[in-house]
Amino acid sequence: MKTIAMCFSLIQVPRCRIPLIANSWWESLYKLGRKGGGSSSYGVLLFSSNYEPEGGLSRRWTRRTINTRTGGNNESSTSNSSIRHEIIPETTKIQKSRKVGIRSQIISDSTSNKIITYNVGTTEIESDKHYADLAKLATIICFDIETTGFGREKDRIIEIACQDLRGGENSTFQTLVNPERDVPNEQIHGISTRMVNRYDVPRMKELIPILLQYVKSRQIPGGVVVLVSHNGRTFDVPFLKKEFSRCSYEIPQDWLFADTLPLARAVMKSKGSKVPSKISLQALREHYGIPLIGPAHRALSDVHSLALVLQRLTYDLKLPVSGIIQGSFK
DNA sequence: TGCCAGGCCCTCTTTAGGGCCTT
Repeated sequence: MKTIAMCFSLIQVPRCRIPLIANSWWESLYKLGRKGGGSSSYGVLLFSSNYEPEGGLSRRWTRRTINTRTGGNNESSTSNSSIRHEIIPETTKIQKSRKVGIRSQIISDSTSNKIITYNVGTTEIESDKHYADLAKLATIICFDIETTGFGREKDRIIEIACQDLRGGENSTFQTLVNPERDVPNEQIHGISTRMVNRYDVPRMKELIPILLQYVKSRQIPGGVVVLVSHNGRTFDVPFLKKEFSRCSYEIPQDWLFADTLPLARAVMKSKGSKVPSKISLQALREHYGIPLIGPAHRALSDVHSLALVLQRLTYDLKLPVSGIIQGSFK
């Protein structure tokens, strides 16, 4: 029934697209992991649900089937399944510092003797096991929004894109949004008033149920969803929350948010760069040599870049999924 | 008349200013 509902909704909203990215993203990671032949490769830590934070890791491969149907993970069909490969590094060791009220993580890399401290927010510290358990069932989704401006009160979302980093069929979601007002900043993203003020472009209140359905379809039952964005703490997330509130919806309790901006600061600091240095998404993309796919400042294009930037950042920081969750916020 | 986004981080340091990031 869920699948039917989802398809129906998407038919009603023709600007919504769920393109097929297949497993190209995962496959590239897999190749990198094999090419390196060493103890780690970027992205490996990020997706190692079997990662053991206290070290003592044995190198191993796991092979699992992932149901990638848009209709949800609860369904038994595996007709559109894909194979996922994971490799667990041996030489990375995570240590944690504990200060009341300060969430921080000291990450040491035994191969380079680098020590990086990653501080994010002030909240209650949970146990390592708690985060490790959450990581096992976590879904990481990169997302980006385009808006009519910076003001969450007066401006509106005009485009939203998401990408589930597990990849597979229906892993991405992108749509224009009808703001029911003029778009004054077309020069930034190329989205004009005429493009979005159309009857066949969904308004936010029509889109939210579809967005919720998309996220649910990617979510592992019982697991959390971590929505990652660049500068999300002060822009994307408050904007999204405001739009949900305006449409009388609430952000689901099992949604967490993570911001790549503090990760980028931590990486730059660890490399001796003066902080603040250039840590915009574009600067990070150029720093890591990531080619631009599609026009800049369009949501899906930026999400593709963000997904790759996130891989590099987590590799540089030796940050596993549990670390991302630890640095997340609600 | 002045403001018009807001949070984080750094510095010439600590209560303020400036720069960065997001569209």
